[in-house]
Amino acid sequence: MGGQPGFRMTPQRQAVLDAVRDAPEHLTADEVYARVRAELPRISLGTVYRSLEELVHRGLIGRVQGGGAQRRYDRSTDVHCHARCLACGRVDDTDVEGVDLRKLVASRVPGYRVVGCGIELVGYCPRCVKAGHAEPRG
Amino acid sequence: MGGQPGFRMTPQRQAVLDAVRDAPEHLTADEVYARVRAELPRISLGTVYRSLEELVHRGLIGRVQGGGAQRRYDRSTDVHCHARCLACGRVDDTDVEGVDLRKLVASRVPGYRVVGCGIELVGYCPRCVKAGHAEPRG
DNA sequence: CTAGCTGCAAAGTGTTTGCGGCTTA
DNA sequence: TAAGCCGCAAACACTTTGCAGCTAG
Repeated sequence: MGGQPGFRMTPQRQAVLDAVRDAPEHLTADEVYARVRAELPRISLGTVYRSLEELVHRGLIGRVQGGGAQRRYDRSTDVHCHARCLACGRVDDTDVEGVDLRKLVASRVPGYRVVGCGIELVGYCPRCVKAGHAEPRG
Repeated sequence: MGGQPGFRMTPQRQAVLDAVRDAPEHLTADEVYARVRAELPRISLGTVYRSLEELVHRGLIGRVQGGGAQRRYDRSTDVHCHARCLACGRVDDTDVEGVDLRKLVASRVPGYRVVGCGIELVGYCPRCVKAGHAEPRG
C-alpha cells in the first residue's frame, strides 16, 4: 500500500478520488470538479483533469469506454457493462445476461493484441423516460 | 427506396456516403473530408459533418459507439463488434465468439429503455504491434 | 534543496452553427 | 419562387499544456 516513488496523494487528488468513488453513476470531469469544489473551492479544472488521468494511470479508478461525447470516470477498474442514456448522457453500471465477460476480454481479433473490452447498452434512463425525453436530443 | 421529402442526395452527400462505404475501416470526419476532397476540392469540413449526421439520421450509415476521442462512421448499420487500436485510434469490425448479439440488443436494464448496444475490444492493431507501438500513447 | 504539485490562463482539438448566396424541384 | 443546401468563418465544448510559485520529503 506504500504507493509508488514520486507520487503524492495530495488533498486535491484524494478529493477527486473520493468524488469518483462516492458517486453512484459515472462522472465527467466537470461533475467531479463541481463536487470537489465544495471541499476545495480553489481547485482548478486543470488539476481535476490531471488528477483523474493520474489516478487512472495508477489503477485507482477506471475510465469509461463508452461513446458519449465526454469522458467519464469509474470507481471500478474491473470489466463490467455500462448503460448510457442518449438523452442526458448519464452512465450506469449494469449486468448483461448470457455474456461471459472473462471470455470476452480473452477474445482474439486477428492480428490485434487485445488488452480490454467494453460493452455498452444505449437507451434512455429511468428519469428521462419518465420525463418524456425518450427521443434523441430533443 | 424513393427517399424522403425534402432530402436531396447532392454530389457532396453522395461523395461522403461513398467514402464511408468504400473504407475498409471506420473513418473520422477528418478522414472522410480528406478522401472527399480528392473528388470535390471545394467541399467544406462543415458540410462533411452535416452530411455525416444527415446520413446517420436517414439510416444510410452508422455511427461507431466506441470510446475514442473522435467520432467514427460505419458503412454498416447492423449491430456488430469493433476492435479499436489504442495507439493509432483505428477501428475495425470484428467478431466475438460466444456472444449472441441479438440477445445482447434485447438486454434489459432496470428502468431503462434500451435501443442499441456496442461491444468494443481495445488493444493494438497489427500495424502498430509490428511497429512496436504497442504501448499506450508513447 | 528539489522533485512534484497547484492555480491560472492560453492553446488545442474536434464539432456545431449563423449567414449570405446558390441550386434545384 | 421557395425549400434546401453549400462554403466560409466564427463560435463552442471539452481537454491539454506552459509557467511561475508553493510544498512536502
